[in-house]
Amino acid sequence: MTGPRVRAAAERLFARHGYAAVSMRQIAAEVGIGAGALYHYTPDKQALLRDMMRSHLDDLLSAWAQADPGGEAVARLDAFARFHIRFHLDRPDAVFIAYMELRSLEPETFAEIEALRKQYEAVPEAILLDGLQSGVMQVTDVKLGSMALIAMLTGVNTWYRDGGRLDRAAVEDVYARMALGMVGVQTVAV
Amino acid sequence: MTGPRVRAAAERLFARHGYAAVSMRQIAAEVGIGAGALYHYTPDKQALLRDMMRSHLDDLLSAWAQADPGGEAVARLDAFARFHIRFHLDRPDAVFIAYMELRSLEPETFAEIEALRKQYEAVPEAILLDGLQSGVMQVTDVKLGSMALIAMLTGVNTWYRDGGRLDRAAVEDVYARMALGMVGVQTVAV
DNA sequence: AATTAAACCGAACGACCGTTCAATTCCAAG
DNA sequence: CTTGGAATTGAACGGTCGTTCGGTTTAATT
Repeated sequence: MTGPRVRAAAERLFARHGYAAVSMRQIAAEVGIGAGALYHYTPDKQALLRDMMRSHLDDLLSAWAQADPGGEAVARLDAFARFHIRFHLDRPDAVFIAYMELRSLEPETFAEIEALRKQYEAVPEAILLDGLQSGVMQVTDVKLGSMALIAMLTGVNTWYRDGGRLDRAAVEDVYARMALGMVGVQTVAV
Repeated sequence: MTGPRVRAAAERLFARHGYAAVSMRQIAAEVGIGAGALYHYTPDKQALLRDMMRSHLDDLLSAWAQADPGGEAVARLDAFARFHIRFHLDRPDAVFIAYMELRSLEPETFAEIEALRKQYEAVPEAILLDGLQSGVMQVTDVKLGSMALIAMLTGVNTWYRDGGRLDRAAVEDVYARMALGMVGVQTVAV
């Protein structure tokens, strides 16, 4: 029971202040135990970061595997854009950490996490390649298109707040349309 | 002469390891002086961060003021996309810090930096609004379009490396085309 | 009620933190 | 050659860091 609370506290604090700026004593205080007791739940501070990054990316990949509708490229890109926004808005802390703390990882852990990230980047690449080959999309470069798409979608996390001018569904709509336009698919005005 | 070297070393180290993870002694070692001597060039560590953020955003705003071609919305958006990529690829460290270390700023400094960032976000907003009103662009939401555009363009910094598959000019071309497509402007295939 | 293993405390370790400051070195102006 | 101010050193300050560990509490099982 304490284990998950330790991980949750670490995630919240790492996201808020950064890995290097958070002390084990702060994490322990958040959980309500002494700093020494943390070491029943993690071998060290680095493992806390490693495990939360790994499980975040594992979750991401398996969630898409389940959400992927397959089929035609345009519909699939639409689904991907909406999935990406939804998944990322649901876990802003984990997303922030996965982006910002890559540099806090030791080399071999970094390589492992990087491989998972590349695996995810392959998802829009495959969709764009399909759309290009079937002639429904016009994109100059599949790799760059994928990177641009992911950056655009992940960017939602930097400004979206619940209770703002637009709700999640509206944001999904707007972004899905821009994502399609980006690769040359024109949609009807809304 | 030492002053600029201190700022340069701090910028490089902050970008590489993060503000919190870099010690004054590391900065001093990089410059080749003792840690105490740093305090002839900055009142404290926080001022190093504040000054580099402020001057980065000042540079960004005045560089665009000079690069802005004005005139018609489509050409102006094309110019903005190319300008943004070029400016950001030229100073990857400063860009990284400006994005990642907002949370390391004290509240009043944060507010000041945030205001400069908002000023820059107003640039694509104005272009999109013009394009929308003159009927050459179709974008569902000007604010979201601006955020998506900036996120997409800034994303280049996360993967671009000199000597890679595409040079800067080619990247500019691809991204300018995607930026226009995103807001409903179709361009000829390349 | 006795046993046991896990959970936890709290003090301690050596290392490093940002910052200060008296003392020293450096170097250009007179 | 002297002088004066800027540049720099290096030790020291009080604190905090991640981690360890002997001892104590807790709670479930026999």
